[in-house]
Amino acid sequence: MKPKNPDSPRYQSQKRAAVRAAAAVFAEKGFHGASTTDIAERIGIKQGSLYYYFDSKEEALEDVCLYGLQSYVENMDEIAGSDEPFAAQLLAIITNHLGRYRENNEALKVHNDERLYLPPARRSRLKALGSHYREQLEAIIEEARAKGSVRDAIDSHFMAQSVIGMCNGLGELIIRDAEIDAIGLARKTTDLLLHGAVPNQPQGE
Amino acid sequence: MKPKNPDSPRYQSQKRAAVRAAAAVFAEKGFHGASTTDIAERIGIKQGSLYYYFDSKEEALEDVCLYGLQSYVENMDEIAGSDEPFAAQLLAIITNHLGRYRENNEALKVHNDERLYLPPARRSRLKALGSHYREQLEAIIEEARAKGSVRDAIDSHFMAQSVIGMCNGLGELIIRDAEIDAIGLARKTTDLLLHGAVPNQPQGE
DNA sequence: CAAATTTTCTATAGACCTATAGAATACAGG
DNA sequence: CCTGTATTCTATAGGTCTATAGAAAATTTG
Repeated sequence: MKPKNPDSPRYQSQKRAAVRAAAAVFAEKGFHGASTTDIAERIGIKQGSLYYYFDSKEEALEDVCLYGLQSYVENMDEIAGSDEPFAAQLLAIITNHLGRYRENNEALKVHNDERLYLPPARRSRLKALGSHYREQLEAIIEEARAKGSVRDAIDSHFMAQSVIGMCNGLGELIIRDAEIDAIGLARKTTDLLLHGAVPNQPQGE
Repeated sequence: MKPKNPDSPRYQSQKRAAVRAAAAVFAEKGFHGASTTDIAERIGIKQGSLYYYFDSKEEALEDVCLYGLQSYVENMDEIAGSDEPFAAQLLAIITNHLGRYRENNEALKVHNDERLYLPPARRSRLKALGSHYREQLEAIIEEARAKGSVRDAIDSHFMAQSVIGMCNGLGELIIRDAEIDAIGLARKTTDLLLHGAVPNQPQGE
């Protein structure tokens, strides 16, 4: 039986547990490699009971992806709204991105790796959130360029993609190795992006 | 029946076709989402006949990953052996990486996204190739640092990871949008990594 | 062209998986 | 404590998938 009014505190808490379990299992085995039995067992219920919380396996994937993306995008909004200088904003963005991998790692990884298996209808909200994120980042870079904090030669669309790709690549690292200092990594990444690898010859544009 | 002596030209050519078909299907649907029927149909044979070329679906995945990685690593060796200055080497590496996405895109994507579904025994050769690649890149950066072409503050291990992650992120872009100029993108990426986003104030380390 | 060999086909066993229905249990409010 | 509701369980239908075996077709070789 499906719940009619899913507002009880018990429902809420089990649903959260189910989403997190799905995140862990999808992250480990991939969407198609994971079974609903795997997810159910992880929260101590039987496979069939899971359908009390999800209409389908696909809905579970959608929930996991949204869960992985949401707080992450919210933080971006806050950073974009602030009046910090460009360097500080970029550091905050990268710290947020990498830090999110440390805490919320499974769900974010699932979003990155598995969201394309969702049918377009289920992907639209995710797409909107993701585009919003990228556009905010682009706008920040563009604004910095207008102010002269970023070189004119930099294409903000391309740089936004690079930053996101770089963070996701490093995120894999963070997930694999629990010892890594995500904050320190964020600092180094920002430094590299801002000042480049090469020592300061008067050569930049 | 399995082939005893798979050396006939026909076998070789069908095997290549099978590996490429598997690459395309795995890239589109993921390893677990793809079926052996999908792969077989793509080269115009029946599902069961595929087992003339692979012992198992997992072996097909291993072959695809190796195919995706090989030429790419070979090129790195050539670059690492050359005497070009650091900037030229980095450009060559990134051009190779992004260009490979343009040509060989499915197999390389499959390696990046699906290799973790292989059992450790099947992953070892891939691991060796991948580590070799990263170590070559690290060595190039380290050497440049010793010569003063790269700032002392740069950690070569971290920078190598960043470069690889950035390229893979941009690779997704290249696969999705056939219009993108991979060479131009490589140039921009190299420029960003070398000189950073910020105009040249005397501030770098 | 006949025999031997390689490649593909048909058919299927056996496993697993999603989603549903209805029964059973746990829990909450009166 | 009793009644109604919320949650979980059991059982299963119906589908798909991998891998194998042996027959059939295609190809090569003598």
